[in-house]
Amino acid sequence: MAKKATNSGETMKKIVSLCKRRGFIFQSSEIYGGLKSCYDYGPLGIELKRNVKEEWWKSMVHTRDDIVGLDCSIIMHPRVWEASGHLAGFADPLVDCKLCKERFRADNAPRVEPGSEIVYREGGRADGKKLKGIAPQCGYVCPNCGGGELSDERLFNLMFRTSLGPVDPLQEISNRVADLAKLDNDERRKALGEIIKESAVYLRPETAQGMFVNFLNIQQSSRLKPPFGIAQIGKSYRNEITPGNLTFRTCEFEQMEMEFFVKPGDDEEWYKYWHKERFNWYVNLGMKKANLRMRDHTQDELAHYAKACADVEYFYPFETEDGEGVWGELEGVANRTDYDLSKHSEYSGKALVYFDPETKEKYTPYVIEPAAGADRATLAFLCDAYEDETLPDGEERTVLRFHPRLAPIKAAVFPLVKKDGMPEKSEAIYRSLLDAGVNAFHDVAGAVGRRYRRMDEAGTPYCITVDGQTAEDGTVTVRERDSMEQVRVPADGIVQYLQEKLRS
RNA sequence: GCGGGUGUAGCUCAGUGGUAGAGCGUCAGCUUCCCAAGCUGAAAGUCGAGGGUUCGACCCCCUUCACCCGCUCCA
Repeated sequence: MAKKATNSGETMKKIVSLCKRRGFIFQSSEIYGGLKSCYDYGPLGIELKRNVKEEWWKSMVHTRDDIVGLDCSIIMHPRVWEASGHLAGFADPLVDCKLCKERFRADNAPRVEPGSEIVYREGGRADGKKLKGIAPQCGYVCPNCGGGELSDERLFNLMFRTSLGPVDPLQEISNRVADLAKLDNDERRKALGEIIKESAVYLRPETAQGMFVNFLNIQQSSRLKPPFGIAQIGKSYRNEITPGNLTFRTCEFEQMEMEFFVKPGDDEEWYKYWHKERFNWYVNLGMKKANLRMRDHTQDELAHYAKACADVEYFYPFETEDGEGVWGELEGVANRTDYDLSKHSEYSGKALVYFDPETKEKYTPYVIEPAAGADRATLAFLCDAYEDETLPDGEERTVLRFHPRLAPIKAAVFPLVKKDGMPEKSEAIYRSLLDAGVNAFHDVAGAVGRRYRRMDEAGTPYCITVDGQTAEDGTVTVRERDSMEQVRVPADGIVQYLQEKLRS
């Protein structure tokens, strides 16, 4: 990797501090001490995120004739999650090793005969002394150190559960608490499960299932035939075991997913297509190629439904032990085969198939899915844009070099000084930009240098300044963020000038 | 959830068992014809939260919350 003058953690701390200072990202409910894994986007953050989503939608839906949009409900029929496998797969019993503190999945642990002799490593170290012990009753040992001193199995429901309907299931539990008390543990758990299940619904852990269950609705109403896609942007929810790194892993997050339905046999070609397409999307929005890579999943990494999967990864400046930063996922491109449509056909009894009238063939389409994280992309664009720059004169400035289309504020307008009618003129230019739909900012306070630097920290690509010459020949200066150079442009052509810049 | 670290002004950080500090930033005024300039003034803090010890706690003890690192999971 490229050598870094400062270590990654320091950079990340500066970014977090700038996010707070300038209004990109705040911790949720901060005045109450914050809430784990929850963040709010401030005035600049929401503009950036909206632009990211807008660019995605443009590239996926508005510039193509083979993909249409969808916005489906976050709460869906619970059978959806039975069919998708989330209801079972999201409830893995986890166990902690009391010796080496390893946490592991009970169903993946090495099996042993209860009561038999086992050998384990002292303290969980590979070079630890070999010790002998007795296998525990649960029938498995710690996969790390081989020890048998384990915590109870604990169930982690990784989907957020709530109840649909006005009556709280706690009422029913409360009514039956005397009966429940008479049951043994397993029976009680089962009985409680039944009560909860009556009204249980889940916040979706991915938007994808909405596209699958609406496959027929959309295919028929839009008169599309494979290959075609359905795109959706929306919130999803997962009880992540370890959230962290600002908005990188949160329990509430926004996805930008597209399910592309193709004829079986064409799937590998389309997989390659989207592979390339999605990588280039980030590059075209100015992300540095050196900080991006495609990583194919190894065979054992693949989800049960996927035939192939590759991640678009970004080199985030998160704090790490070596201070270098770390590759983290931005987006996954997966070949989900016909798994999802088949499952929903099976569970719903509705045939989710496509009949090709020309060839008289009926088939269940394969699905290629580029699934991106809107918050992750936003964070990556933010990290990628961040720079502490030392200028030729030795001064330092902090600048966010956003692609102009992603920049929260497109242009700032200043009077050079607060007199001679300059503020009135700059105000007029500012209004004309707003009228033209260009998100602009007007600032008259303090010295102009300070205003330029403030806009550098906000990532504003252009600053327009009204000066003494404006009154003489009607021109203003346009100062470019990255080069800090200025050109003179006629004030009445400024809207068009910027619009052209923003289109490129 | 477990182990390690952290928490004082918007940001970065000092601080002492005896009534809370600095720099930067912010705001107002003056000045200023191009890159965080200068002068004057101002606002701003539940010292993460709750309890305990103490005559007295930001400081000592306990609990808790949040963040960062490691283990595990994922977009």
